[in-house]
Amino acid sequence: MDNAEHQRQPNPRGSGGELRTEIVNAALRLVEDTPDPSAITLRGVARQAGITAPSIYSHFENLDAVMAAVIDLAFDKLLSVLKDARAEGHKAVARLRALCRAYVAFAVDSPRLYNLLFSQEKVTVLRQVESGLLPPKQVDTMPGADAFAMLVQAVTACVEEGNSTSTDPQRDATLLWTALHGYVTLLHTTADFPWPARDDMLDQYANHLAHLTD
Amino acid sequence: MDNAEHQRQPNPRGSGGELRTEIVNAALRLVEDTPDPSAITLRGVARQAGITAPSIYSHFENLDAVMAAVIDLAFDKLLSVLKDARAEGHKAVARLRALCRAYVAFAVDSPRLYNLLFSQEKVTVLRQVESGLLPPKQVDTMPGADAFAMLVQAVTACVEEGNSTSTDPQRDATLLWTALHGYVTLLHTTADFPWPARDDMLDQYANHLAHLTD
DNA sequence: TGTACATCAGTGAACGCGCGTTCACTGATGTAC
DNA sequence: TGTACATCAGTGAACGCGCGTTCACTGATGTAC
Repeated sequence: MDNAEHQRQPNPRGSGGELRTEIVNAALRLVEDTPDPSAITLRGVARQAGITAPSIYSHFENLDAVMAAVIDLAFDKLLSVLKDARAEGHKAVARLRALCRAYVAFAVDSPRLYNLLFSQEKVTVLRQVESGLLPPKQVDTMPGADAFAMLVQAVTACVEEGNSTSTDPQRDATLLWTALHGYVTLLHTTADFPWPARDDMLDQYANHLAHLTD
Repeated sequence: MDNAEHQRQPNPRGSGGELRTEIVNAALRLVEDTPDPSAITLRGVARQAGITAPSIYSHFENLDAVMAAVIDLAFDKLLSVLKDARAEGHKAVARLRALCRAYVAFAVDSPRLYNLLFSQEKVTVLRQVESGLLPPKQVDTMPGADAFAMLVQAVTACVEEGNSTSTDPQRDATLLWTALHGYVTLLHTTADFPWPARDDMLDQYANHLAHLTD
Protein backbone atom coordinates (compact mmCIF):
# COMPACT_ATOMS: atom_id res chain seq x y z
CA MET A 1 0.00 0.00 0.00
CA ASP A 2 2.67 2.31 1.10
CA ASN A 3 6.28 1.39 0.72
CA ALA A 4 8.14 -0.82 -1.72
CA GLU A 5 6.87 -4.15 -0.43
CA HIS A 6 3.78 -3.99 -2.61
CA GLN A 7 3.94 -7.63 -3.59
CA ARG A 8 3.18 -9.09 -0.17
CA GLN A 9 3.01 -12.87 -0.19
CA PRO A 10 -0.03 -14.27 1.63
CA ASN A 11 0.75 -16.41 4.63
CA PRO A 12 0.71 -20.20 4.07
CA ARG A 13 -2.54 -22.02 4.49
CA GLY A 14 -2.80 -23.00 8.11
CA SER A 15 -1.17 -19.88 9.47
CA GLY A 16 -3.52 -17.03 8.87
CA GLY A 17 -3.08 -16.35 12.54
CA GLU A 18 0.39 -15.03 11.92
CA LEU A 19 -0.99 -11.85 10.44
CA ARG A 20 -2.75 -11.30 13.73
CA THR A 21 0.61 -11.06 15.45
CA GLU A 22 1.96 -8.80 12.72
CA ILE A 23 -1.01 -6.46 13.16
CA VAL A 24 -0.53 -6.25 16.93
CA ASN A 25 3.18 -5.59 16.50
CA ALA A 26 2.46 -2.90 13.93
CA ALA A 27 0.03 -1.25 16.35
CA LEU A 28 2.64 -1.52 19.09
CA ARG A 29 5.19 0.30 16.97
CA LEU A 30 2.59 2.91 16.14
CA VAL A 31 1.87 3.49 19.83
CA GLU A 32 5.51 4.29 20.49
CA ASP A 33 5.67 6.61 17.48
CA THR A 34 2.41 8.50 18.07
CA PRO A 35 2.20 11.27 20.67
CA ASP A 36 -1.58 11.16 20.83
CA PRO A 37 -2.84 7.58 21.05
CA SER A 38 -6.22 8.50 19.63
CA ALA A 39 -4.46 9.54 16.43
CA ILE A 40 -3.89 5.86 15.80
CA THR A 41 -6.33 4.63 13.16
CA LEU A 42 -7.25 1.29 11.71
CA ARG A 43 -5.95 2.40 8.34
CA GLY A 44 -2.74 3.57 9.96
CA VAL A 45 -2.18 0.21 11.60
CA ALA A 46 -2.77 -1.49 8.25
CA ARG A 47 -0.23 0.81 6.58
CA GLN A 48 2.30 0.10 9.29
CA ALA A 49 1.71 -3.64 8.89
CA GLY A 50 2.03 -3.40 5.10
CA ILE A 51 -1.46 -4.69 4.42
CA THR A 52 -4.75 -3.16 3.32
CA ALA A 53 -7.27 -1.96 5.87
CA PRO A 54 -9.94 -4.61 5.24
CA SER A 55 -7.45 -7.39 6.01
CA ILE A 56 -7.59 -6.44 9.66
CA TYR A 57 -11.23 -7.44 9.90
CA SER A 58 -10.33 -11.10 9.36
CA HIS A 59 -8.42 -11.01 12.64
CA PHE A 60 -10.06 -8.32 14.78
CA GLU A 61 -13.53 -6.94 15.09
CA ASN A 62 -12.28 -3.37 14.97
CA LEU A 63 -9.50 -1.05 16.08
CA ASP A 64 -10.51 -1.28 19.73
CA ALA A 65 -9.92 -5.02 19.63
CA VAL A 66 -6.47 -4.46 18.15
CA MET A 67 -5.62 -1.95 20.87
CA ALA A 68 -6.92 -4.28 23.56
CA ALA A 69 -4.46 -6.88 22.29
CA VAL A 70 -1.68 -4.27 22.41
CA ILE A 71 -2.59 -3.45 26.00
CA ASP A 72 -2.52 -7.12 26.95
CA LEU A 73 0.91 -7.41 25.38
CA ALA A 74 2.11 -4.32 27.22
CA PHE A 75 0.95 -5.66 30.58
CA ASP A 76 2.81 -8.88 29.78
CA LYS A 77 5.96 -6.88 29.04
CA LEU A 78 5.63 -4.93 32.27
CA LEU A 79 5.11 -8.07 34.28
CA SER A 80 8.12 -9.71 32.68
CA VAL A 81 10.31 -6.68 33.47
CA LEU A 82 9.15 -6.75 37.08
CA LYS A 83 9.79 -10.47 37.41
CA ASP A 84 13.35 -9.98 36.18
CA ALA A 85 13.82 -7.20 38.74
CA ARG A 86 12.51 -9.33 41.57
CA ALA A 87 15.25 -11.82 40.90
CA GLU A 88 17.88 -9.18 41.80
CA GLY A 89 19.25 -9.28 45.34
CA HIS A 90 18.59 -11.69 48.14
CA LYS A 91 17.18 -9.32 50.73
CA ALA A 92 13.57 -8.23 50.57
CA VAL A 93 14.45 -4.53 50.76
CA ALA A 94 16.78 -4.83 47.77
CA ARG A 95 14.10 -6.64 45.84
CA LEU A 96 11.51 -3.97 46.63
CA ARG A 97 13.88 -1.23 45.52
CA ALA A 98 14.67 -3.12 42.33
CA LEU A 99 10.96 -3.49 41.66
CA CYS A 100 10.42 0.25 41.97
CA ARG A 101 13.38 1.03 39.74
CA ALA A 102 12.20 -1.44 37.11
CA TYR A 103 8.66 -0.07 37.15
CA VAL A 104 9.88 3.48 36.65
CA ALA A 105 12.41 2.41 34.02
CA PHE A 106 9.68 0.68 32.02
CA ALA A 107 7.50 3.78 32.13
CA VAL A 108 10.36 6.11 31.21
CA ASP A 109 11.64 3.90 28.40
CA SER A 110 8.20 3.28 26.88
CA PRO A 111 6.23 6.30 28.00
CA ARG A 112 3.49 6.04 25.42
CA LEU A 113 3.02 2.35 25.90
CA TYR A 114 2.93 2.90 29.65
CA ASN A 115 0.34 5.63 29.25
CA LEU A 116 -1.81 3.31 27.20
CA LEU A 117 -2.01 0.92 30.14
CA PHE A 118 -3.59 3.48 32.41
CA SER A 119 -5.32 5.94 30.12
CA GLN A 120 -8.72 4.35 29.78
CA GLU A 121 -10.97 6.37 31.98
CA LYS A 122 -13.63 4.78 34.09
CA VAL A 123 -15.35 7.77 35.62
CA THR A 124 -18.74 6.16 35.39
CA VAL A 125 -17.57 3.12 37.30
CA LEU A 126 -15.98 5.38 39.90
CA ARG A 127 -19.18 7.31 40.39
CA GLN A 128 -21.12 4.07 40.78
CA VAL A 129 -18.67 2.73 43.35
CA GLU A 130 -18.80 5.96 45.30
CA SER A 131 -22.56 5.97 45.40
CA GLY A 132 -22.60 2.33 46.48
CA LEU A 133 -24.28 1.07 43.32
CA LEU A 134 -21.34 -1.15 42.53
CA PRO A 135 -19.11 -3.15 44.87
CA PRO A 136 -15.38 -2.38 44.63
CA LYS A 137 -13.82 -4.94 42.34
CA GLN A 138 -11.38 -7.52 43.54
CA VAL A 139 -7.77 -6.68 42.73
CA ASP A 140 -7.13 -9.93 40.96
CA THR A 141 -9.61 -9.26 38.18
CA MET A 142 -7.72 -6.18 36.97
CA PRO A 143 -5.33 -6.34 34.02
CA GLY A 144 -2.32 -5.31 36.13
CA ALA A 145 -3.33 -7.50 39.05
CA ASP A 146 -0.24 -9.71 38.90
CA ALA A 147 2.07 -6.72 38.85
CA PHE A 148 0.34 -5.13 41.83
CA ALA A 149 0.37 -8.43 43.71
CA MET A 150 4.13 -8.53 43.30
CA LEU A 151 4.41 -5.14 44.94
CA VAL A 152 2.24 -6.15 47.87
CA GLN A 153 4.29 -9.31 48.26
CA ALA A 154 7.53 -7.33 48.18
CA VAL A 155 6.36 -5.01 50.96
CA THR A 156 5.14 -7.98 52.99
CA ALA A 157 8.53 -9.64 52.62
CA CYS A 158 10.25 -6.52 53.95
CA VAL A 159 8.03 -6.66 57.02
CA GLU A 160 8.75 -10.34 57.50
CA GLU A 161 12.49 -9.76 57.33
CA GLY A 162 12.15 -7.03 59.93
CA ASN A 163 13.07 -4.18 57.62
CA SER A 164 9.71 -2.49 57.35
CA THR A 165 7.32 -1.27 60.01
CA SER A 166 4.36 -1.32 57.65
CA THR A 167 1.20 -2.46 59.37
CA ASP A 168 -0.81 -2.69 56.17
CA PRO A 169 1.26 -3.88 53.19
CA GLN A 170 -1.68 -3.80 50.79
CA ARG A 171 -2.39 -0.17 51.60
CA ASP A 172 1.26 0.81 51.56
CA ALA A 173 1.82 -0.95 48.25
CA THR A 174 -1.09 1.09 46.95
CA LEU A 175 0.52 4.28 48.22
CA LEU A 176 3.80 3.33 46.61
CA TRP A 177 2.22 2.37 43.32
CA THR A 178 0.23 5.60 43.05
CA ALA A 179 3.29 7.66 43.90
CA LEU A 180 5.45 5.94 41.28
CA HIS A 181 2.67 6.32 38.76
CA GLY A 182 2.29 10.01 39.48
CA TYR A 183 6.01 10.49 39.24
CA VAL A 184 6.46 8.84 35.85
CA THR A 185 3.40 10.41 34.28
CA LEU A 186 4.40 13.88 35.42
CA LEU A 187 7.96 13.28 34.24
CA HIS A 188 6.38 12.60 30.88
CA THR A 189 4.02 15.55 30.70
CA THR A 190 5.92 18.10 32.77
CA ALA A 191 9.47 17.49 31.68
CA ASP A 192 10.23 21.19 32.03
CA PHE A 193 10.39 21.00 35.79
CA PRO A 194 13.42 20.95 38.10
CA TRP A 195 13.09 17.27 38.98
CA PRO A 196 15.22 15.94 41.81
CA ALA A 197 17.47 13.00 40.91
CA ARG A 198 15.46 9.93 40.05
CA ASP A 199 17.18 7.63 42.54
CA ASP A 200 16.57 10.10 45.33
CA MET A 201 12.90 10.26 44.45
CA LEU A 202 12.60 6.49 44.34
CA ASP A 203 14.36 6.07 47.68
CA GLN A 204 12.11 8.63 49.31
CA TYR A 205 8.95 6.92 48.04
CA ALA A 206 10.11 3.47 49.09
CA ASN A 207 11.58 4.48 52.45
CA HIS A 208 8.65 6.52 53.63
CA LEU A 209 5.63 4.93 52.00
CA ALA A 210 6.75 1.34 52.58
CA HIS A 211 8.22 2.31 55.97
CA LEU A 212 11.62 0.78 55.39
CA THR A 213 13.99 0.77 58.33
CA ASP A 214 17.02 -0.41 56.44
CA MET B 1 -26.93 25.14 13.79
CA ASP B 2 -28.10 22.55 16.18
CA ASN B 3 -30.84 23.31 18.63
CA ALA B 4 -33.77 25.65 18.61
CA GLU B 5 -31.82 28.88 19.05
CA HIS B 6 -31.27 29.24 15.33
CA GLN B 7 -31.85 32.96 15.33
CA ARG B 8 -28.78 33.98 17.27
CA GLN B 9 -28.45 37.72 17.67
CA PRO B 10 -24.98 39.06 16.90
CA ASN B 11 -23.21 40.71 19.78
CA PRO B 12 -23.38 44.52 19.93
CA ARG B 13 -20.76 46.52 18.11
CA GLY B 14 -17.89 46.94 20.49
CA SER B 15 -18.21 43.57 22.16
CA GLY B 16 -17.20 40.98 19.65
CA GLY B 17 -14.87 39.77 22.35
CA GLU B 18 -17.77 38.34 24.26
CA LEU B 19 -18.07 35.49 21.81
CA ARG B 20 -14.51 34.59 22.69
CA THR B 21 -15.61 33.90 26.25
CA GLU B 22 -18.63 31.97 25.05
CA ILE B 23 -16.41 29.79 22.87
CA VAL B 24 -14.04 29.02 25.74
CA ASN B 25 -16.96 28.19 28.03
CA ALA B 26 -18.47 25.95 25.38
CA ALA B 27 -15.15 24.13 25.03
CA LEU B 28 -14.96 23.83 28.82
CA ARG B 29 -18.38 22.20 28.94
CA LEU B 30 -17.33 19.88 26.15
CA VAL B 31 -14.22 18.83 28.05
CA GLU B 32 -16.30 17.71 30.99
CA ASP B 33 -18.71 15.85 28.72
CA THR B 34 -16.16 14.10 26.52
CA PRO B 35 -14.31 11.00 27.72
CA ASP B 36 -11.56 11.32 25.13
CA PRO B 37 -10.34 14.92 24.87
CA SER B 38 -9.08 14.42 21.34
CA ALA B 39 -12.65 13.73 20.28
CA ILE B 40 -13.28 17.43 20.81
CA THR B 41 -13.44 19.17 17.45
CA LEU B 42 -13.65 22.73 16.29
CA ARG B 43 -17.04 22.04 14.78
CA GLY B 44 -18.14 20.45 18.01
CA VAL B 45 -17.15 23.49 20.02
CA ALA B 46 -19.05 25.69 17.56
CA ARG B 47 -22.15 23.51 17.93
CA GLN B 48 -21.88 23.66 21.71
CA ALA B 49 -21.55 27.44 21.54
CA GLY B 50 -24.51 27.71 19.17
CA ILE B 51 -22.54 29.33 16.38
CA THR B 52 -21.15 28.19 13.04
CA ALA B 53 -17.66 26.79 12.77
CA PRO B 54 -16.10 29.67 10.79
CA SER B 55 -17.10 32.14 13.52
CA ILE B 56 -14.42 30.68 15.76
CA TYR B 57 -11.69 31.88 13.43
CA SER B 58 -12.47 35.49 14.24
CA HIS B 59 -11.42 34.83 17.83
CA PHE B 60 -8.90 31.96 17.71
CA GLU B 61 -6.37 30.77 15.23
CA ASN B 62 -7.53 27.18 15.54
CA LEU B 63 -8.80 24.56 17.97
CA ASP B 64 -5.45 24.31 19.73
CA ALA B 65 -5.69 27.99 20.64
CA VAL B 66 -9.18 27.44 22.05
CA MET B 67 -7.97 24.51 24.14
CA ALA B 68 -4.99 26.50 25.35
CA ALA B 69 -7.44 29.10 26.64
CA VAL B 70 -9.43 26.34 28.36
CA ILE B 71 -6.26 25.06 30.02
CA ASP B 72 -5.40 28.56 31.25
CA LEU B 73 -8.87 28.85 32.69
CA ALA B 74 -8.58 25.45 34.35
CA PHE B 75 -5.30 26.38 36.00
CA ASP B 76 -6.96 29.54 37.27
CA LYS B 77 -9.78 27.48 38.73
CA LEU B 78 -7.36 25.10 40.40
CA LEU B 79 -5.36 27.95 41.84
CA SER B 80 -8.49 29.60 43.17
CA VAL B 81 -9.61 26.38 44.84
CA LEU B 82 -6.21 25.99 46.47
CA LYS B 83 -6.20 29.58 47.69
CA ASP B 84 -9.55 29.04 49.35
CA ALA B 85 -8.22 25.91 51.02
CA ARG B 86 -5.15 27.69 52.32
CA ALA B 87 -7.38 30.07 54.21
CA GLU B 88 -8.69 27.17 56.31
CA GLY B 89 -7.09 26.67 59.72
CA HIS B 90 -4.48 28.67 61.50
CA LYS B 91 -1.80 26.04 61.90
CA ALA B 92 0.53 25.22 59.03
CA VAL B 93 -0.18 21.49 59.26
CA ALA B 94 -3.91 22.07 58.96
CA ARG B 95 -3.33 24.31 55.96
CA LEU B 96 -1.14 21.71 54.25
CA ARG B 97 -3.74 19.01 54.81
CA ALA B 98 -6.48 21.31 53.51
CA LEU B 99 -4.37 22.01 50.43
CA CYS B 100 -4.00 18.29 49.69
CA ARG B 101 -7.70 17.67 50.21
CA ALA B 102 -8.62 20.56 47.92
CA TYR B 103 -6.23 19.42 45.21
CA VAL B 104 -7.65 15.92 45.24
CA ALA B 105 -11.21 17.19 45.42
CA PHE B 106 -10.66 19.36 42.36
CA ALA B 107 -9.28 16.42 40.39
CA VAL B 108 -12.05 14.07 41.50
CA ASP B 109 -14.82 16.57 40.83
CA SER B 110 -13.51 17.61 37.42
CA PRO B 111 -11.52 14.60 36.32
CA ARG B 112 -11.47 15.40 32.63
CA LEU B 113 -10.56 19.02 33.16
CA TYR B 114 -7.83 17.93 35.56
CA ASN B 115 -6.51 15.44 33.02
CA LEU B 116 -6.37 18.16 30.43
CA LEU B 117 -3.95 20.11 32.62
CA PHE B 118 -1.38 17.35 32.66
CA SER B 119 -1.99 15.36 29.52
CA GLN B 120 0.22 17.18 27.06
CA GLU B 121 3.24 15.01 26.65
CA LYS B 122 6.70 16.47 26.42
CA VAL B 123 8.80 13.42 25.76
CA THR B 124 11.08 15.28 23.43
CA VAL B 125 11.81 17.92 26.01
CA LEU B 126 12.48 15.22 28.59
CA ARG B 127 14.93 13.47 26.34
CA GLN B 128 16.74 16.73 25.69
CA VAL B 129 16.97 17.55 29.37
CA GLU B 130 18.30 14.09 30.12
CA SER B 131 20.96 14.32 27.49
CA GLY B 132 21.99 17.76 28.73
CA LEU B 133 20.93 19.58 25.56
CA LEU B 134 18.45 21.66 27.49
CA PRO B 135 18.71 23.16 30.96
CA PRO B 136 15.92 22.19 33.36
CA LYS B 137 13.33 24.91 33.30
CA GLN B 138 12.65 27.12 36.25
CA VAL B 139 9.53 26.16 38.15
CA ASP B 140 8.02 29.59 37.88
CA THR B 141 7.71 29.48 34.11
CA MET B 142 5.35 26.49 34.19
CA PRO B 143 1.59 26.90 33.92
CA GLY B 144 0.94 25.41 37.36
CA ALA B 145 3.87 27.22 38.95
CA ASP B 146 1.75 29.23 41.39
CA ALA B 147 -0.04 26.13 42.59
CA PHE B 148 3.19 24.26 43.12
CA ALA B 149 4.73 27.23 44.91
CA MET B 150 1.83 27.18 47.36
CA LEU B 151 2.60 23.57 48.18
CA VAL B 152 6.29 24.27 48.75
CA GLN B 153 5.34 27.20 50.95
CA ALA B 154 2.92 25.06 52.94
CA VAL B 155 5.59 22.44 53.66
CA THR B 156 8.08 25.16 54.59
CA ALA B 157 5.56 26.64 57.01
CA CYS B 158 5.15 23.26 58.70
CA VAL B 159 8.90 23.09 59.21
CA GLU B 160 8.97 26.62 60.60
CA GLU B 161 6.23 25.83 63.07
CA GLY B 162 8.16 22.77 64.20
CA ASN B 163 5.70 20.24 62.89
CA SER B 164 7.73 18.83 60.03
CA THR B 165 11.21 17.38 59.95
CA SER B 166 11.58 17.97 56.22
CA THR B 167 15.07 19.04 55.27
CA ASP B 168 14.16 19.85 51.69
CA PRO B 169 10.66 21.33 51.34
CA GLN B 170 10.95 21.77 47.59
CA ARG B 171 11.81 18.12 47.10
CA ASP B 172 9.20 16.92 49.55
CA ALA B 173 6.54 19.11 47.96
CA THR B 174 7.49 17.45 44.67
CA LEU B 175 7.10 14.02 46.24
CA LEU B 176 3.73 14.99 47.64
CA TRP B 177 2.51 16.51 44.40
CA THR B 178 3.49 13.48 42.32
CA ALA B 179 1.85 11.13 44.82
CA LEU B 180 -1.40 13.09 44.83
CA HIS B 181 -1.33 13.24 41.06
CA GLY B 182 -0.77 9.52 40.75
CA TYR B 183 -3.55 8.84 43.20
CA VAL B 184 -6.21 10.93 41.46
CA THR B 185 -5.31 9.80 37.96
CA LEU B 186 -5.40 6.14 38.95
CA LEU B 187 -8.67 6.69 40.80
CA HIS B 188 -9.96 7.94 37.49
CA THR B 189 -8.64 5.20 35.22
CA THR B 190 -8.62 2.28 37.63
CA ALA B 191 -11.82 2.79 39.53
CA ASP B 192 -12.31 -0.95 39.77
CA PHE B 193 -9.72 -1.31 42.49
CA PRO B 194 -10.16 -1.77 46.24
CA TRP B 195 -9.06 1.74 47.12
CA PRO B 196 -8.43 2.52 50.77
CA ALA B 197 -10.44 5.41 52.22
CA ARG B 198 -9.48 8.69 50.63
CA ASP B 199 -8.74 10.49 53.89
CA ASP B 200 -6.46 7.69 54.98
CA MET B 201 -4.55 7.90 51.72
CA LEU B 202 -4.19 11.66 52.00
CA ASP B 203 -2.98 11.47 55.57
CA GLN B 204 -0.41 8.85 54.68
CA TYR B 205 0.97 10.92 51.82
CA ALA B 206 1.14 14.11 53.85
CA ASN B 207 2.46 12.51 57.04
CA HIS B 208 5.22 10.51 55.43
CA LEU B 209 6.23 12.51 52.38
CA ALA B 210 6.11 15.90 54.08
CA HIS B 211 7.46 14.37 57.32
CA LEU B 212 4.78 15.76 59.58
CA THR B 213 5.27 15.20 63.28
CA ASP B 214 1.91 16.46 64.35
C1' DT C 1 -0.66 -38.98 -12.02
C1' DG C 2 -3.96 -35.57 -13.55
C1' DT C 3 -7.76 -32.48 -12.91
C1' DA C 4 -11.69 -30.18 -10.93
C1' DC C 5 -12.89 -27.77 -7.06
C1' DA C 6 -13.05 -25.77 -2.32
C1' DT C 7 -10.73 -22.97 0.79
C1' DC C 8 -7.84 -19.68 2.41
C1' DA C 9 -5.47 -15.01 2.78
C1' DG C 10 -5.71 -10.89 1.37
C1' DT C 11 -6.88 -6.96 -2.36
C1' DG C 12 -9.05 -2.89 -4.57
C1' DA C 13 -12.85 -0.07 -5.34
C1' DA C 14 -16.42 2.20 -3.39
C1' DC C 15 -19.66 4.35 0.04
C1' DG C 16 -20.99 7.88 3.30
C1' DC C 17 -19.35 10.74 7.12
C1' DG C 18 -17.46 14.47 9.87
C1' DC C 19 -13.69 17.10 9.81
C1' DG C 20 -10.76 21.82 9.13
C1' DT C 21 -10.65 25.60 6.43
C1' DT C 22 -11.84 29.11 2.59
C1' DC C 23 -14.75 32.32 0.64
C1' DA C 24 -18.19 35.46 -0.65
C1' DC C 25 -22.15 36.97 1.58
C1' DT C 26 -25.79 39.30 4.85
C1' DG C 27 -27.90 42.22 7.75
C1' DA C 28 -27.73 45.09 11.76
C1' DT C 29 -25.49 49.14 13.85
C1' DG C 30 -22.89 53.13 14.23
C1' DT C 31 -20.85 57.48 11.80
C1' DA C 32 -20.12 61.44 8.52
C1' DC C 33 -22.12 64.91 6.16
C1' DT D 1 -33.13 65.38 11.11
C1' DG D 2 -32.23 62.51 7.14
C1' DT D 3 -29.36 59.60 4.31
C1' DA D 4 -25.37 57.34 2.39
C1' DC D 5 -21.84 54.50 3.75
C1' DA D 6 -18.38 51.87 6.50
C1' DT D 7 -17.83 48.50 9.88
C1' DC D 8 -18.81 44.80 12.59
C1' DA D 9 -20.41 39.97 13.86
C1' DG D 10 -21.49 36.12 12.16
C1' DT D 11 -23.59 32.86 8.22
C1' DG D 12 -23.95 29.28 4.56
C1' DA D 13 -22.08 26.83 0.90
C1' DA D 14 -18.32 24.55 -0.70
C1' DC D 15 -13.75 22.17 -1.04
C1' DG D 16 -10.68 18.29 -0.29
C1' DC D 17 -9.21 14.79 3.08
C1' DG D 18 -8.74 10.61 5.80
C1' DC D 19 -11.53 7.81 8.10
C1' DG D 20 -14.33 3.05 9.09
C1' DT D 21 -16.60 -0.32 6.82
C1' DT D 22 -18.80 -3.17 2.87
C1' DC D 23 -18.41 -5.89 -1.01
C1' DA D 24 -17.17 -8.60 -4.83
C1' DC D 25 -12.93 -10.17 -6.35
C1' DT D 26 -8.23 -12.74 -7.10
C1' DG D 27 -4.89 -15.95 -7.05
C1' DA D 28 -2.34 -19.38 -4.62
C1' DT D 29 -2.68 -23.79 -2.17
C1' DG D 30 -4.48 -27.95 -0.56
C1' DT D 31 -7.96 -31.98 -1.38
C1' DA D 32 -11.11 -35.44 -3.60
C1' DC D 33 -11.68 -38.42 -7.13
